[in-house]
Amino acid sequence: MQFTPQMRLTTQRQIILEELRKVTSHPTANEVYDMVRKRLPRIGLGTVYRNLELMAETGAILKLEVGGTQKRFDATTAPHYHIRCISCGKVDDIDIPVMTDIDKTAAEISQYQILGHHIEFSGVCSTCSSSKEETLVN
Amino acid sequence: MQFTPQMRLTTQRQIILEELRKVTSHPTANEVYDMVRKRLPRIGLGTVYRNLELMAETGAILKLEVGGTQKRFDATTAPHYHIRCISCGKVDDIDIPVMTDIDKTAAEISQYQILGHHIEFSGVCSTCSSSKEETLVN
DNA sequence: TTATGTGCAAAACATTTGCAGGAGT
DNA sequence: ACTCCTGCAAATGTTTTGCACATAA
Repeated sequence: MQFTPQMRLTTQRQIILEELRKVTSHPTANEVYDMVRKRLPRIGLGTVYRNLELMAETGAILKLEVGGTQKRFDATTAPHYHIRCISCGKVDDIDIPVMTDIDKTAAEISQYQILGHHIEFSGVCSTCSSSKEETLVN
Repeated sequence: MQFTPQMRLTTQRQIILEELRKVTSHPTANEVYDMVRKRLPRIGLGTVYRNLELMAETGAILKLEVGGTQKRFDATTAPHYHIRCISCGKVDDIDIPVMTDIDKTAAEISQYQILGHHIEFSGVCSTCSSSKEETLVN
């Protein structure tokens, strides 16, 4: 990420970004906190929130406002869509081509100045659907 | 909405649904609470949450898990997409044809059992963009 | 050196829940 | 009557914030 003149390259910031880049699981702030804490045991949860927010603002990472109670974070900033398991809450990427054209369509029919769009599929992941079968059998 | 045998037709339930049907603004639970309270001043916020949740489960209304900190509710249950103003948080319907086919595509390429999808556009509403112009002028 | 960042703890918000009394069927 | 539901208040979970100290530049 590029650090603006007044934005300092701190250890906390580097490690948060490094840890987020290691995973593809779209962790919540708390999950990032747990990951980072293994390397920086004294880091505060507030610092994690502040930095994730800051990086999302500068565009270094993505803040995912998907369903569920917690926001999630993604180091992959190229546009892509997501799928969320309604049973366990897990969020995965889904490899469907991004529709660049629908933003133009939206701009034509709406009063809004369009900035973009996001698609969230919902479903049941394979882990959850197999554990459901077990429950039915038992 | 249809009430199941064990689900009672209470005054609170009726009025919450009536009030939600009066608006197209996708109110938050708190906004519904304020609307309903004008007719039922002693209703509790917990009752509003419980009933909105229940109606969303039975499919009588939609619970919108859009961006922002609060969930929103919609009495229009036919599939449709939304647009959210990143400045004021307002959520409007956007009249773009629902893509029924992409659920099939998603089912083919993913391990998930697909239940559906939702598209959320983000942008700046006309009110917010005109107030921004004023700020620039002043 | 000095503005920016951090750790800690408290506060703020949104939502859920336990329980005693109330109401629909 | 017998459940289910409600109001109230307390609890919970997530995110934000104030402040004194630390640290990058």
